[in-house]
Amino acid sequence: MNTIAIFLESKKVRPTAMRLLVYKYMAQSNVARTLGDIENAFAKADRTTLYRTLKTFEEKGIVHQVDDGTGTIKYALCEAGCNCDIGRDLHLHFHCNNCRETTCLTEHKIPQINLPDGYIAEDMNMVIKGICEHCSG
Amino acid sequence: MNTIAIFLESKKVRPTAMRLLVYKYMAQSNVARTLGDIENAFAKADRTTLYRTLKTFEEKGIVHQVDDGTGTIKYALCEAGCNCDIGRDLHLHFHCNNCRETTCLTEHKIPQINLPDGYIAEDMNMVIKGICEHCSG
DNA sequence: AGTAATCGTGCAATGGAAGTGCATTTCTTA
DNA sequence: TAAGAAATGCACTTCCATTGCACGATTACT
Repeated sequence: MNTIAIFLESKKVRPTAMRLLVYKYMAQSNVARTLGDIENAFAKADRTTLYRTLKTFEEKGIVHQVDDGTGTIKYALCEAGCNCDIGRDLHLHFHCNNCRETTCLTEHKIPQINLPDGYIAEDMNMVIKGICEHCSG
Repeated sequence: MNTIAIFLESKKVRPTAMRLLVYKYMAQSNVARTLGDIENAFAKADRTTLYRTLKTFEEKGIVHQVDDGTGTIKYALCEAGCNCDIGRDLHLHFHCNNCRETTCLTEHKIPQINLPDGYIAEDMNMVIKGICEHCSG
């Protein structure tokens, strides 16, 4: 039993072959991935399985959704100290207008905002678009 | 010729009947609207026409898109001092988890962020989700 | 005024992605 | 090993954005 399997079990997710592969793929990507990306990476697997795998991972705090404004949902692994499982990890996301990849800037938290009276914040999302470090070089 | 028509012309948009109606509808809404909303408001008009009307308005800096994370694009009128036409009006958007409406908080600008080396910001989007002033009352 | 060219509108159809229902296979556990 | 639960695969459906094409309206030009 490898490290990933142990990790998945610690998150109460049964480490099936498919799930191990998906997790490994996500870990190798340093950018957020769409369902389509993953589908292409595993041509043999069914889209629904991958879809539900991601849903499961999301519920168990293994990945979080990234909405970068492109219209398609992306997923990225949660980091060690990430609070996604309680729906409150407010780090930034960066979307590159050149390579179209989206990266988590985990060390950059969303700044505090003072809302007008009567508004109660429960969650927030912030995406910066521009040129990433690879494309600006 | 009414005020709206004059305004549209100043933006180099021909003030057709349809466009006047759409503009009026948007002006009466104090929240961002989806294409579907507008379609329902004008049952007689074709979806495509409304779609292209909004695209035109957007190009000419009359409305801006709002991506509030619900998955469907919304539109809101640009304000007088809004810099949407140059793609750089960085105000906040607030999405109410109760009434599901999205509001522009035009007076609240997105705070400055210091990105890591190599990253160049060109645009950004920030959405706060929670309870709006009407629903929290 | 008349004609060409441009713009706006409506209809039909496409396409991408999310999501669901159900049957089948695989795994766990008693 | 048998029963039940979980995971997987297949076939659909739905929703929304978007496009191609044809027709009608408006403008520009002579």
